[in-house]
Amino acid sequence: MPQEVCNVAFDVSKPPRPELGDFSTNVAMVLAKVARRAPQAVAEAITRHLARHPLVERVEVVAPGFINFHLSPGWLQSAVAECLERGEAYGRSTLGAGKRVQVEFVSANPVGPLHIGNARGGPYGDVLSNLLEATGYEVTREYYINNGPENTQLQTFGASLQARYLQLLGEDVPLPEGGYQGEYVIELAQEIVDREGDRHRDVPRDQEGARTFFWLVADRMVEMLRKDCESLGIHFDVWFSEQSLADSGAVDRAVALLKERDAAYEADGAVWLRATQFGDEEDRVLVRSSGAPTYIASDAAYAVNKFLERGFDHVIYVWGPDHAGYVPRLKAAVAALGVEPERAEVIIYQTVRFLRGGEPVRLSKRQGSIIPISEIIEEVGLDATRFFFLMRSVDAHLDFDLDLARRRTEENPVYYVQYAHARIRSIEREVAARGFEVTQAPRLDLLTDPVEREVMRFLVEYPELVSDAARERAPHRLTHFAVDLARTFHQFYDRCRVLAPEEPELSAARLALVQATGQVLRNLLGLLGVTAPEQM
RNA sequence: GCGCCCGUAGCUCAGUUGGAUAGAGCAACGGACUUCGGAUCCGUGGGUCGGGGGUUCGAGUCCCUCCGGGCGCGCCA
Repeated sequence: MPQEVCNVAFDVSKPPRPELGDFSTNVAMVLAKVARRAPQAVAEAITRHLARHPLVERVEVVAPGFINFHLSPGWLQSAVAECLERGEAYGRSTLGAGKRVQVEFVSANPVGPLHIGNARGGPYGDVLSNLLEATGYEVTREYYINNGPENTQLQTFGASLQARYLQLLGEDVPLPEGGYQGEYVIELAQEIVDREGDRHRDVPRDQEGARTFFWLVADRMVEMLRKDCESLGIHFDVWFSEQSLADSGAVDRAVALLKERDAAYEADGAVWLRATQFGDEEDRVLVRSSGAPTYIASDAAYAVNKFLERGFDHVIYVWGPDHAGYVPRLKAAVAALGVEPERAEVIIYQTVRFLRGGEPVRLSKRQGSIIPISEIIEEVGLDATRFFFLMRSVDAHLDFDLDLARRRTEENPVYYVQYAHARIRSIEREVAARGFEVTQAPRLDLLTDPVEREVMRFLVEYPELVSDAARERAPHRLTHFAVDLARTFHQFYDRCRVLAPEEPELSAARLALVQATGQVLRNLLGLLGVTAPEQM
């Protein structure tokens, strides 16, 4: 929580150890420089002038100059009450003030199923969207279908499909150089044979022909990707076709607009974007001398669509690491259109490394050694798959150990968290079974055990976690918080008997704490798109 | 060669934007229920935060430099 006083930045944070209080500030140490006095003396002076607040039990100055606040138990107790009162809404906020944000993610080329190499952006983009919605933004989840006329991967894929098709018709045709070897290409070719027989036998085996073949299965490819995304628990609001930008003339209009703004010029028979004027290293070709637009021209047209036509306040692109070098170009294109470049935010996630038998598996779609995400989901379950993808910061590489993932019995953090929730449900069932009396207004002041206090701390912090994770674009903070909360709850369960007939008031108070914890776990798992099981 | 990301316990990773004694999970070893779920809990060992220099009250965090790994650098996407 950074603050500012006398032009000096200081912050308020949680001390590393409970005995140091509930909140701490370094303001005295920061001000010491300006005041030219010892930090400790400044801290003492500030402390003397602090107004008393009913929730602050006591204030301490600790070397080298921290001011630590110990809050009264009432503060923590109110969080339990608030959590129970707000239920599913606990943790949600209106910070986003209804601003419209578009999150474009996955957007894998429509040339095959979603696989472990390009799937990481899925859970990430989805949970980021959840976080933005939870903090009051209006979010559109969008998939950009890279089916544009110049996509060379489509050419290769189409040519591979054509070759498989002809092979099925009995012709001795080799796969093209670097062609797609995956089984699914043969299956797709078979579908064409089944549906339309040999009527495409004489399609010329050139670029045009490859494209023709791609379009025979284009809808099928999108359907395949949509199904894979749905099986990952991801639903897109919009599936946007790159080809539609070319068909509608939007690409030409975008190039014209850039020229009009003097952000593009002609040279060597091509049209260039003045990218260097907007922070890129060199100018970029928008339209080749052949007259064919490049990918950046489509992206400019798409940006016009996003910012100028649909009017999103903010747009987030979630890209794989191979696109890192493309960021300045996109930002330049956006700026060249007259849109504030900070409204276009690009998040690059790092690679996923596959381990089998402790050895990295090389992933190459072309060699057909892809591992479809559907296979992983089938083997380790949707919950574990999503949780696993979300445990690491997007900046960090992610290791996916196949052998570990295949073993259903293997300990997985997601089970640890889910078990905490199942345990809570079990306690609640026990309450019903025993006819335990539930008090309307539990005496929360009876929750004085340090571990009870710890659990309450988590409940208090949860709303701030959500807003922090949203602001930092850091879904992994949710998984870490979930594990930490689960651990603290298990400790509480171990040390504090919830249902103690001889102490009905304490039992009622602990039950309230249990219920509030269950609520936070459900809200947390809900944001992650992971189920909160009633029992396991 | 240039750009981006990474380097923290045996392994995989956090580290709240510069704070207090650097934390988890797995792995290893040793313990704990007559009652709410043992998929749990408690304890032990394990670190020159890749190396060096700098900035300051204070650096895993910021700057410089070197080393090591990943990715990218086309009128491809």
